[in-house]
Amino acid sequence: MSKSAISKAERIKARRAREEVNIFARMPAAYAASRSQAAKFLQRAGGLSVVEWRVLWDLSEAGPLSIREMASIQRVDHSQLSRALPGMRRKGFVTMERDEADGRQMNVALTEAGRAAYDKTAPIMKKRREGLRRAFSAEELEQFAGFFDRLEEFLRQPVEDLLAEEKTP
Amino acid sequence: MSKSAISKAERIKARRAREEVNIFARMPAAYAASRSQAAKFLQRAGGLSVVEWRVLWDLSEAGPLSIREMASIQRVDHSQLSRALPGMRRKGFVTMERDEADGRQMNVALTEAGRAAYDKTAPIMKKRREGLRRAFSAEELEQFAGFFDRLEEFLRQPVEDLLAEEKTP
DNA sequence: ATTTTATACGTGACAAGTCATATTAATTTT
DNA sequence: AAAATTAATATGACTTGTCACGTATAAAAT
Repeated sequence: MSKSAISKAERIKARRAREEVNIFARMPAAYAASRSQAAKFLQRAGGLSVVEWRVLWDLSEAGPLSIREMASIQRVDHSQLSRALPGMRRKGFVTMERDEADGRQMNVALTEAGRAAYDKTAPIMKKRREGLRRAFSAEELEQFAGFFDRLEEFLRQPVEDLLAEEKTP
Repeated sequence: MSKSAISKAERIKARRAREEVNIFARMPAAYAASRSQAAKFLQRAGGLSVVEWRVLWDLSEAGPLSIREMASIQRVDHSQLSRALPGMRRKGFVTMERDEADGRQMNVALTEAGRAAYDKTAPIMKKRREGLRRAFSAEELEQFAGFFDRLEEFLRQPVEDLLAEEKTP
């Protein structure tokens, strides 16, 4: 009954196959799945949000930090932290104080409750990373990270430059 | 004047270095950069949103599709398309009709205006993919995609299973 | 034939990310 | 010292993504 020589199912399959090797198309899905898995682990571990977990982890590993410093470590926009931190202070996880030497900066530090939340969550999240290391060898993870480095470098190139470049000969 | 043996700058550097090889931590940043670059290309090309572009591309390559089929190709939740499509219909890019054979499905098809928007945007987005192919060889892209396959497989594992597994011996 | 179950879509509520802009404080120029 | 620039944070507006749940239709089981 199909009007076209190629069936709809085949067209979909072909389209899906092409998208499979399109890195740009793969990233949103992989990222979404990762975030979703992280949320599930965090739910198990006590109910922190992803942003909260990252903050506690950074503060716990690197000591008191300013918002900018955390944003740089996490490679996210500072606004995300600006928004999340007041809630974390309300929950008693962190203290925020204006820096004495530089009145623009906020010093964000872990409280005892914050440390406790970290200690409760960390072993579960460690299991997650261990799981990943069963799925990928150390060399592969390094290679994967290297791909991300190069991808980010490409993504940072100004759009004009990319549009101007000649087609590869 | 520092109270600790290790300076704050060094602590931050160490923390950053650890996060650099943490795939989970790299993904949000890489994805955000990719989305941002895509948005810039699309801005140049006429102002489509990322979701709109993906819809036009799919319809143009695979013909009329249901919402579910598009969601499957794009690996996104159907709700995203459910929400975006009425706007695209309003703009005249697509038509949406309930399927005659199966009253649950919507048939989404490209209009002439939709085809025109696609034709205008596609060459610019092609340049983007060409740029990526200058940054990565075909083999590398394949390997990169393969890593995504395995990562997604890992991310799909039930959380219970991962928490139950023994530490690698 | 009826009842149960599965599927497709729509929608509300939310998380996580962006960018642009305002505000205040620090630093550099003049 | 005053003016201009730069930097850190806060906040509004927006996009992309989720999940959960309701509704209607279709398919399967009894």
